Amino acid sequence: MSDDELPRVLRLLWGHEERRRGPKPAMSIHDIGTAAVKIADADGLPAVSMSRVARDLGYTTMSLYRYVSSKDDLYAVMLDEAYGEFAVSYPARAGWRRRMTLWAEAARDVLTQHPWVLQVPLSEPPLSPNQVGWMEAGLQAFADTGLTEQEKLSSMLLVDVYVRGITQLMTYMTVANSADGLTEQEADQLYAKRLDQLVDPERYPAVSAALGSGSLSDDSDFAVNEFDFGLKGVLNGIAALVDRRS
Amino acid sequence: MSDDELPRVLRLLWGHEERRRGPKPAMSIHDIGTAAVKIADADGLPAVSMSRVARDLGYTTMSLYRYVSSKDDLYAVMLDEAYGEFAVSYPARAGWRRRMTLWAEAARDVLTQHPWVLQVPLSEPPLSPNQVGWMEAGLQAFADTGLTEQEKLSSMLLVDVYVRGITQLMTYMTVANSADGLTEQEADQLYAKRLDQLVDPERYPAVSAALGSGSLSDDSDFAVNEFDFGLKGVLNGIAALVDRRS
DNA sequence: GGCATCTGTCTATGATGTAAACAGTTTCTT
DNA sequence: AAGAAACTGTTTACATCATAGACAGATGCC
Repeated sequence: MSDDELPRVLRLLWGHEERRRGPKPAMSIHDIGTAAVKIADADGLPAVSMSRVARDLGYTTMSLYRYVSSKDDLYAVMLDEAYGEFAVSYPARAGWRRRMTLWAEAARDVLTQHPWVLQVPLSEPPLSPNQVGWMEAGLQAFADTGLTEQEKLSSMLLVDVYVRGITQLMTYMTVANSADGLTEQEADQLYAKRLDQLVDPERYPAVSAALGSGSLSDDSDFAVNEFDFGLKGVLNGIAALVDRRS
Repeated sequence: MSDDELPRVLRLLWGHEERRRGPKPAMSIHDIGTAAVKIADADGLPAVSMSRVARDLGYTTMSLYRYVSSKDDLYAVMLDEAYGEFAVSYPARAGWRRRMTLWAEAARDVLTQHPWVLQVPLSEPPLSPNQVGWMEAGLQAFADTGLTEQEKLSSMLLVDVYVRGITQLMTYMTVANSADGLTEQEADQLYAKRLDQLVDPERYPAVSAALGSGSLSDDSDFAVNEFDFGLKGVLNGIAALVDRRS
């Protein structure tokens, strides 16, 4: 298990860095991740630039490149930081369904608190410690199901996909457009109004009906039940597989 | 239904542009969309820049801004172009389940053919003609279900979320990393190898087990059945709701 | 003590998205 | 018919970005 070929970031993230010669590093990837996450939380992902992160830390732009070899690396660090350690412990007698629900809700909470996570352009599979930790927890949820490893993996990814998608949808409907100085309500209403301007009821009867019902301009209680509703469906799909295997 | 307050792009996309004074436009948003999509298909989304699109069309960078007021607008045009008109017609006697399956498969096909769609940073809700057309088709699938408009919308979005997520997962596992001159197989193996380097079997038993089973380095037949598997689960979730309403 | 190796910094480069001013073209008004 | 008004694509300009390369100083090993 030599670290030789591993990218620098990974060695730093996993704490595999050995004694080195030169001056002691003044910051850590952890510092960098914290600073970057803070910026993204406050001003959105586009506000995260190498120079901004460095400035907030009190160093020059290029200093970051001693820890991170590219902006993609920075993104990876940010994700690791945003997810943090998977801190939920499954109740002793909980079945896979309950465990997976807890996992999904924890993931949802992360995404709700850091909506920019869904905008991070992914270019590599997750290899950071916390990401692997979440993966471990997700797979453990299926420990006693009799599923094959491949099936456990697929099932976990399915739930992950669902959580990401539904959260994206929800934050997208509430947070996204409020950057232009619009409240979410105003943004919703503007959307509905424009749809109304554009959509011919004869050609788009179903959209018109939805529009007329106010479903589009009123998102009350949408977010609340939507998550559980869909998750139940997804878990049912997995349950079919589990039953077949046992 | 005046177009007064509508952004230019929308008027152009919907063909609501009236007679104007100056010289006749030399290109159309359609041309721009086609060019941009071609670039994204060939070289990926990051390759799509204002200058590149303009150059490919034979004009200067700034000329695009006569049609599109920002890069976000360009993205909207690209999405409209990529989705195209929803061309599937539901069989006469098909139930909502069959209709929604057709819709989902059509959406999957679009995403498979234009993987970059999932990387487009969304900043506004969909208002382009083709997007609305897909929305209409999706809502129509639930026409005779007795669901409320809100529920139809939620159900459609749920399926959409699923399709986007699962497709992202699949293309992400096969296409993404092949940019660095790695085949997908090589990328998978590199990933598995690095995980193996980093993951302590005692601390990450489930990940280790998955790794040991080869599930991570061998993605054969993953894509094939995965889509239907998950979609069935999602539709079952919706079916529960439909049954309750009828 | 000297050398290799690391640190953060400085300077430089090419690419990007977009604002502003411009000259030419078409249509509308008179 | 003539001029004004509105639009076209172009040119020039700028701030910001990610990142490459060279540098002087710091630290640990021989």
